[in-house]
Amino acid sequence: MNVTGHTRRPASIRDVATAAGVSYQTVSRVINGHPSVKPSTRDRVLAAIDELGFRRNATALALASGRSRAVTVLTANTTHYGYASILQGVEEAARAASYAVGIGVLESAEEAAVAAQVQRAADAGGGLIVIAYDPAGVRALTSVPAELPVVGVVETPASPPGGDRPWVWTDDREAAYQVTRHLLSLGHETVHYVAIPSSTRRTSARTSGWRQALREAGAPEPRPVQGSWGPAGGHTAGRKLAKDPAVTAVLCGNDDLALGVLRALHEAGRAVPDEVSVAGFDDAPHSAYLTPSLTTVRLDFTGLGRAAFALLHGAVEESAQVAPHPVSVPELVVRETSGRPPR
Amino acid sequence: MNVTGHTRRPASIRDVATAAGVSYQTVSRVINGHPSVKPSTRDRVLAAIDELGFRRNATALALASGRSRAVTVLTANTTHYGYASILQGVEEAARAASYAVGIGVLESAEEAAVAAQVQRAADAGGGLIVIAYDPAGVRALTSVPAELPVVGVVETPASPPGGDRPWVWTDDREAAYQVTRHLLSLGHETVHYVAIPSSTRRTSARTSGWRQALREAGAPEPRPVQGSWGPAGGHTAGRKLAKDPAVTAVLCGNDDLALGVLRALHEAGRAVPDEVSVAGFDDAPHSAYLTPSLTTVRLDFTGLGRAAFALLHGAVEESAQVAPHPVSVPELVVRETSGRPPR
DNA sequence: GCCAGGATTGTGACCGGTCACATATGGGCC
DNA sequence: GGCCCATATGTGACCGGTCACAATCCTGGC
Repeated sequence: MNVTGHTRRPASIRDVATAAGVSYQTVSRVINGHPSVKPSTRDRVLAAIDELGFRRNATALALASGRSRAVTVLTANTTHYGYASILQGVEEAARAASYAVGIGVLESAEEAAVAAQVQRAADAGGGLIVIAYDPAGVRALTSVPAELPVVGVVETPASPPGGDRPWVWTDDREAAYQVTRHLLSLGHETVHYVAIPSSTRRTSARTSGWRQALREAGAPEPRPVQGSWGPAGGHTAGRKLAKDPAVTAVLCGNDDLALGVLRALHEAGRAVPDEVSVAGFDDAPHSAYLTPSLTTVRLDFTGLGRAAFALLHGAVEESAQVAPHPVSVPELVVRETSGRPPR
Repeated sequence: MNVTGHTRRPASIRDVATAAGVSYQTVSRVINGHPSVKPSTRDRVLAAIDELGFRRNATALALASGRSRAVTVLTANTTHYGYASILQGVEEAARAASYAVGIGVLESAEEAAVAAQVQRAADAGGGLIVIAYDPAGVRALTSVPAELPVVGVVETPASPPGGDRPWVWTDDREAAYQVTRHLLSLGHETVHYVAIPSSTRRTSARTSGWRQALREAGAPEPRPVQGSWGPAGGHTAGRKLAKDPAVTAVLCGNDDLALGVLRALHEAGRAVPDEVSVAGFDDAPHSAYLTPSLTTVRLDFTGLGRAAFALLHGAVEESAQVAPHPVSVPELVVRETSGRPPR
């Protein structure tokens, strides 16, 4: 077919209808699996569909029906491992449900810029998934108009931003608690913490898990060092910590931060793990191959993305399997950067 | 307005029209900046638009006009630094042009799966940007139907896949050439190469740049070691190379691979850079903070993404600034993993 | 004062689907 | 045989815009 090579505009249901000798409505019934269509008619229509290479026009479908089978993921960044993994998880689940996935980057946390991005996402139609681990994301989540279906990916379910919106989360608090306990159990007097930028003004889930572990152990609670997201921030923070001989264990808000800290310790001549132990957060793919390899906690980001989509999907379609998402248990991964403190 | 709190369906141009006392067509003219509208009328319409909070429905626009102001990026993975950066670049440029960005992950390189993803992307409407650095991407690029506007992001412009489709590229060949020369200039007899999975059956641009440098220097040309994308592949490859005492310099197809190689060398007790020099490719953000820090070449992936979008944009809209994209010059970044060979 | 012609504005059809309702068709049952 | 109802199919309007064309207004030139 189309032997002429002419770019023919794609077949519509009316084309299929004429080809099959039925009305366009019948074709619509067939493609929607409506029960009351005579088998012989259905076959004729299906044959025509196949013959003409008909595909249902997603745009027209969205316009006419109002639902758009699309999700937009709003994120502050696409290159961070955790964010990118969440995105990948969303895409995976969306693909399985034949939803389209859009993406919007929140380049700045500034009010107007965020609002503009939310608007754009809303224009695209469909639901929204907002990664709200950082100020930009949180602001985006809170500024989503009420009538838009949205799911937040947040770090803590305790009073999550965005009010009573549905959300998914990894148990960051528990994860931080576990790593901190691990370090303490090795004999460290206390554990210092290099934080990622907090998503809210209040303390983050990671910070609070860390603090809880210290408190339970009766360990002193040093003030968290503020880091950024990348290794550069970790490096700066690490330089400060390296100067203090009392520091023997450092927990970092993510693996990139930990990398920077490791580098700073190395530059200061402090051996890891013999003098100082370091632990990260997230278990990025490269962490296992560092020298020394990084002790960290693994979080199931892809699963988180899938869960976020499932929740949104359930909220948008009636065939809702709205089972609250099973929070995956963070897994402590002990490697070479953690050890007993020097005596 | 909307004081009742009722979720009112968004205003359409006909709502605006009645509010302003004009016809819907006049409203359409105003929002499209058509010249022949009396200023006083225009003001009235703009006021009504503002009052009702009117936003042009993107779906209806796409259906009626045929053009959809959307791009879909097809990629094998969202978590690799290079890919994620390209995506980020595309999004940035698309946002500036108020285009929506969609994403499709090519989970498998298998024919049917790839075809399905291309179909889905086509259904979304708008253009396509295919990251064709790997087999899945290349297959996707070649299977895009001719009538769909598409831009390939490829590693080499010499007989790129996808026929005469427009493409953008980083000069991988030149980059590989530079790093290899750098290593040779330090005195290494030759440079071994751990390759990323090649995108085509023929040798990749990186491989050929490496080979050219060796040839020009009259150095022996060892057979490239096949790696994967991640550090695990580099680790396997590195273990093999570590056993051969003749190996004093290793170039890796990307920074993750290099990380794996570094780890393997460490485990085998071979010092870097004193016994073996290692260089990577891409300059991922963490590479500068490794210990020892990684010598690599920086490629402008974000710029590449922006260029890809610009090209597509130019192809789709008449207001075309189709200037062929200025290939950014790869930048050699010499750090600690490269040094003179042992004597 | 009349008319040509550009500036403004309006009307109807259409993009490709869905939805609500009307209209055949075919059995089963009294 | 007639009636009722479930099954099968068709018709018209609509989603919210655009496009092509028609209609009206206004102004200057003769």
